Amino acid sequence: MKVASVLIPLPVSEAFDYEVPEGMDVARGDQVAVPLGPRLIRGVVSEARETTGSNRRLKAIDHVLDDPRLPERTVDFVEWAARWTLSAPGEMAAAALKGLRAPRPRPERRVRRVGERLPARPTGPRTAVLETLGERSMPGPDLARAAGVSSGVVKGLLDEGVLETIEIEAVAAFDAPDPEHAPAVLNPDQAAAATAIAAATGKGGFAPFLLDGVTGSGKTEAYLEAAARTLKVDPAAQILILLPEIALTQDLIARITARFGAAPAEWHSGVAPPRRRQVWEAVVAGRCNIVVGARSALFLPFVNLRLVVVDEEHDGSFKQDEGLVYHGRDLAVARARIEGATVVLASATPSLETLWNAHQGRYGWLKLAARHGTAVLPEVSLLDLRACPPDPQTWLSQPLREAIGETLLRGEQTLLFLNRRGYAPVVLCRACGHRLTAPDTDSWLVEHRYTGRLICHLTGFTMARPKHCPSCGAADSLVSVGPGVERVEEEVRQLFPEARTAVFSSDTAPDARSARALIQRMTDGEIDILVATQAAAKGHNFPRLTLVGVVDADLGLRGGDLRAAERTFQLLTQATGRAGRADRPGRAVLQTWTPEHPVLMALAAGDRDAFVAAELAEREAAFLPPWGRLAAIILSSENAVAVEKLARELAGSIPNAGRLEVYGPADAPLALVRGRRRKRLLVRADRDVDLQGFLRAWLARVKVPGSVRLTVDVDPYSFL
DNA sequence: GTAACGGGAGAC
DNA sequence: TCTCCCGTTACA
Repeated sequence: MKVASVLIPLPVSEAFDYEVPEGMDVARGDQVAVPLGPRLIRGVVSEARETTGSNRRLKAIDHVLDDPRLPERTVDFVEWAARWTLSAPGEMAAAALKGLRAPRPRPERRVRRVGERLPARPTGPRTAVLETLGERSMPGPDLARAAGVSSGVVKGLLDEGVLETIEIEAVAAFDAPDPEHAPAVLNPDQAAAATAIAAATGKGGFAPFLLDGVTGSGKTEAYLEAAARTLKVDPAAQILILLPEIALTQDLIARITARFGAAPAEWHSGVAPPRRRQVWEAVVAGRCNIVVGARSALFLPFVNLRLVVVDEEHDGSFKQDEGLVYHGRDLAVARARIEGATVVLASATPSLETLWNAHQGRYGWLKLAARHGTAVLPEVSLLDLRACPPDPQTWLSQPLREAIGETLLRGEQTLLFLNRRGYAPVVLCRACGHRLTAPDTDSWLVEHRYTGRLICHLTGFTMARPKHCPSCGAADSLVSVGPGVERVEEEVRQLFPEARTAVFSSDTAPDARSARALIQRMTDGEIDILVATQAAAKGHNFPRLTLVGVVDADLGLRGGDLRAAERTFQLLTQATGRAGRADRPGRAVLQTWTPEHPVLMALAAGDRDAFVAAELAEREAAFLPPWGRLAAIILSSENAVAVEKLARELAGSIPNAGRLEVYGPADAPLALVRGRRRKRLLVRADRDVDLQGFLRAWLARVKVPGSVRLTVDVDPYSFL
């Protein structure tokens, strides 16, 4: 008897076996309809084999679906990713079938002539329509417009049978990119990087690279040139470029279109489902060479993937925290390994893990120096707030105020950086000390003055600012504590009433278009002082910007987060990198209460190597990544008792394993979200421990009740 | 995911 | 004792 293992889109830990009926031919990757309980569902064959002994009565595959077979290595990747992240293989497979959910785009309806037939009464408008149309076919409304008549004329001809409607299947055209279309002129560093990458894609086999260069050093041109050379050697090569955010795709698509004379395919959640289906089908048919997308594009069914680029590889947005929990950068490296492809991790501020891999020689290290004549790194100074504290209820110290004033006088721009949206991060009652939080949540309500509301940044809950304390009922007792960007702007307006100020955060620029508009105003010099969150920390060039003030450089250093120091360094490097991009020298002023912190000292010295060395030493002392590995188990439920019970059960049934510790259970940093109680256990293991194997053995020892959701996060990124 | 299952509470 | 509801469990 022939048996097939089928991955089904359910949270079950293994494939289900089905009998392959006589005369049916299935292979790994085939999409099949299989009975599950009383219904039929879509599955992917992971294995087909001949068996003799039947120890279990199996249902039979109903039929093989018409949709294309998933490429062998796509299935390899799906299975590997499921094992790595400890998620259900069938759910990973479902991620690779995302493009098939939508119907194909509707066929286009056009009209054309029926043979040589003429209208019974050839009026002027009717003749005009027939002459305009000729032998072609075109959409009816277009025809009426082109002929200068109303749509009624076309309809009349259709009714009479002189014209007929035909449907044309919309076959998405993915024009072949032309590597010679518009090559960029590269500097020696870029050329060397492109050559190294192209040599690897030409040779074949897994080859990882770190493309390391400050903003403005031309990383994009370098990897696009490598892509061009790859396509020159193999015109069927497929290239995947991953970006952390959808907002960045349009710019890159425009650049690729200009470079290759053909637009790449676009893949992310903002792309309409019918279009996604076209892209999916084109990718699996090998009709599409370049895909630009978000992390979910990793699951596309490539047939000849030669090059994967992860741009802004340090960006935390590559980590997916809900549903399937994975890090896009790590899976990109894995996909490249499985496909035998080259992977390029590009960043101006690479993650510590990636830098470490480059240091260890595991990744090729391609360094791009700043391009001639552009970026001049700003002079960075630490401003010790202990020596010059700001006045109460203000946030800018005297030296920073003076620096802003001088910059204004010179007609230059200032960027004040504070990674906190809204007006005040906390609202509390002076009478009873109560802190306002969102219902069923531990996170504080953030006051927003522009909208006049209190907002929970976690759940999106909003409410008007109450007159009375919701806890003790005291009137007018609520006070706003701490600064957000709106409050800093208020202070700036009071200090410099003549200056033109603006706030740049996800509130004032909620979408790509408004963000672009704000950036344009800044570029055009219509803004003197921009108060911004990290929304403005990347990828812009403001030629008149010469002062960057970091309002609270300590913000990222607190909180016991593993990557806090690293993130602060990256953020500050990017934010201070904004100053003095053109011919004017810039400077950056960092307000801090702890100027002796190694991260800030390294930043002030502009010394990334010093920072990396210091941070790696601290991590090594604690056996933390990249020296060790981490995994988090997060339990959540509306039933606090059930969470507590399972957490204790887990803590009591830790398998004996080598060099490894389990911390917790502790309240997850946000212990209460949307009414769900959250507990977390954290595993730290040495690099040589089989972390996934340990987790599997551990989780097999407990029974998770249906009321509790258990999420495993291998290599957790954020600790929230 | 969805349908069948089964335990508990109220109805007859 | 029956039935309805809802949470739980199995699905190959």
